[in-house]
Amino acid sequence: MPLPRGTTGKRPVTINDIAAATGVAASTVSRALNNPGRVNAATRERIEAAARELRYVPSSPARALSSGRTRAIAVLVSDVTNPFYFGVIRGTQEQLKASGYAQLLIDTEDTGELEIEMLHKMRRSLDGAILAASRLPDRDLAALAGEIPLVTLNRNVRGVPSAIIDTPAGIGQAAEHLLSLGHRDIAYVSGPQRSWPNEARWHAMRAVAARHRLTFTRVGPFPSGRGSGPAAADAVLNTGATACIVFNDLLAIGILQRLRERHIRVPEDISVVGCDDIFGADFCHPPLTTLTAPIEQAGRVAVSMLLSRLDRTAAPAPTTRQQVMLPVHLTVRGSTGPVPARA
Amino acid sequence: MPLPRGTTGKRPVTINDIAAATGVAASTVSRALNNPGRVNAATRERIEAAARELRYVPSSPARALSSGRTRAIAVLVSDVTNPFYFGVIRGTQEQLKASGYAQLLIDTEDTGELEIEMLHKMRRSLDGAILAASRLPDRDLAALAGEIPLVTLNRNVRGVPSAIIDTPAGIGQAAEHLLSLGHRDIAYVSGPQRSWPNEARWHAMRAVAARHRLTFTRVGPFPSGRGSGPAAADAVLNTGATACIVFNDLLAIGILQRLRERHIRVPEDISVVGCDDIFGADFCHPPLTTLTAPIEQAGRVAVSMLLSRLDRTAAPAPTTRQQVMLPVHLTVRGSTGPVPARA
DNA sequence: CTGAAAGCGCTAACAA
DNA sequence: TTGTTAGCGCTTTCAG
Repeated sequence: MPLPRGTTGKRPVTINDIAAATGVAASTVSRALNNPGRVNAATRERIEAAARELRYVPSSPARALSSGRTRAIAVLVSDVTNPFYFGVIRGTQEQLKASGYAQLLIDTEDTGELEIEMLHKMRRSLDGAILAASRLPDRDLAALAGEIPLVTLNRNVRGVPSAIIDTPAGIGQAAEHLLSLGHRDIAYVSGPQRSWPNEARWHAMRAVAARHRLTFTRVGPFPSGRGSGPAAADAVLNTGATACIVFNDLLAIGILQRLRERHIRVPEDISVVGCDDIFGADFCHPPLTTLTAPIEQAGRVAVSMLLSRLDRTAAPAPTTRQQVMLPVHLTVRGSTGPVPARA
Repeated sequence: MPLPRGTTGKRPVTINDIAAATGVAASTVSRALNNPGRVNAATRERIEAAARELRYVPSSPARALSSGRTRAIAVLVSDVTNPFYFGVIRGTQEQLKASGYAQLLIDTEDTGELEIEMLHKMRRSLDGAILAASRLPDRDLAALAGEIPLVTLNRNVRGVPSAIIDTPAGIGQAAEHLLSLGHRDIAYVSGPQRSWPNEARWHAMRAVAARHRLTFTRVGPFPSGRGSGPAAADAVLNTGATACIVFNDLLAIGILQRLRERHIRVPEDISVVGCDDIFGADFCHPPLTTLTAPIEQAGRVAVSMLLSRLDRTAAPAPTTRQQVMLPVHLTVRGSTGPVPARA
């Protein structure tokens, strides 16, 4: 026999208790509570009353075991301390709670293996997962999507629905902004090599450059994080660029710090543009010009896409879009200014 | 009969499959996988081999149902977007993963009701919970602790184990620092009214004041968040204080921004000290002098305390301490300086 | 509309 | 050391 009950010794209330109390069968209780329509209104009310009275709370493991659905979904982030994910987490959290799902937070620590392993192991106890910034190769990701319903964030893989923040389009705006300030030598500070958004952003930069018959340079890759700031800043200065667009704000803030140390003035000597508009971008020094991304919304959208897939019990309805693009906009603050006069 | 299986149609592997494959009973498989000691080495190896071969993954709902333990613990924070919790979450996440537990993140949105309700509902599907910054009255909290194993963070309630960051002790250091710079009129900027740490911090301030035969003033309460910065800053200025110690960094950063708008120089005109040393405290302008709290460590410690309580199957061993105090230290940055010369 | 009954996958006595 | 046997609490046929 299983464990003796918790410290208080009170055996938890089950549907059987309710059944006994109301004189119906347990199955009727189950129905009354789940498919209120398919039960006599009078008995249903008696059952509901008893449930309230006894402070009944359904056991999710039991439910999960017999129904196969756990009402839990995992949110995988590569680094919980990266402020970008705060927004994501808040968005998913909000939307999941509203739909009665539990959120399992998983930090993959930037390693693809952990990601696969975790998901594989938890596959049974999850209804689905949201991958925010996966480091997985496309084929692994596609394979995983066969095992468990998946939605990716900022990652575009064939066959896997995704919510994408359209930062690449924003890169265009950012570059035009810099060009309008007279900058011609613009560098892109690259984030982690295998990051999908990173490639997309650089690609967008090149497109702008081509359109203007210019050549933008690229430095990096750098791990995303303030710690890479010094190396990145030095690399940018070395190119002679008068402005740079940085993979993300975290790295940009690190760069700002380093430039300060080296007594390079921003924006007088060099302009800096970040991406994402994370917590801190508005109060660093100088406040960062950046691409404001609808991060929370992205989290919410990802959840909606996932849940709609789950609810659609059988119909492979082509109704839901496989990709949702979220627009960004440029927020100009203090880190960008006119190109310095030629030396 | 339950749902037909997932899209792939493959029925998941169970211990029965392993039992069949190896010619032993299911219970033996269970034992081999859980209490490796209590099974013949040879058969155990055959079983393990088969499990690997078949890519067996245990079903946590089933486990939970029969054993009563879910290996999931909830972490409740009052606001996922508050950077203070990033650290906490990272700490708990790390320690939980290491122990094979899943972390359920719950945002209580600062409302005590949601807190109770959530915990009460999930009680069955959790092995325990960590309450970071609970808004619950002591008695509710104590009652809840009877329903489910609890550990609080920064909250001291009789009978409930807790990890406490000793910011109050740090307040002493901060105040001495300001006094040594010549400040005599120091204000405390109060955080949310019903916050336990807030009261503790103000209490510590008063103790210092008494020791020096001074009177410190208090302004507020203000909701913790940068949004309260303007009101708080104005209130401080209104007191004529030359320095202030602020409930937390978030609020302090908001104050810094407002002072800047009003062209009050920091630290020339007024000194500001924060608490916690969150993300951003080092790169805001000016960088914030603050009490550096071991936030991640607090998360880890809270988890250890909880898990050690859970493991101790029956023994009410008085070994584990009911309270762990974590020391903080003062980090002096650019927001504090000598008292301005008298006007 | 309701009851009886079979199981979901696993653990934990109890025997053997 | 291993097998047998009950369930854990719930959902879901299948009869009535």
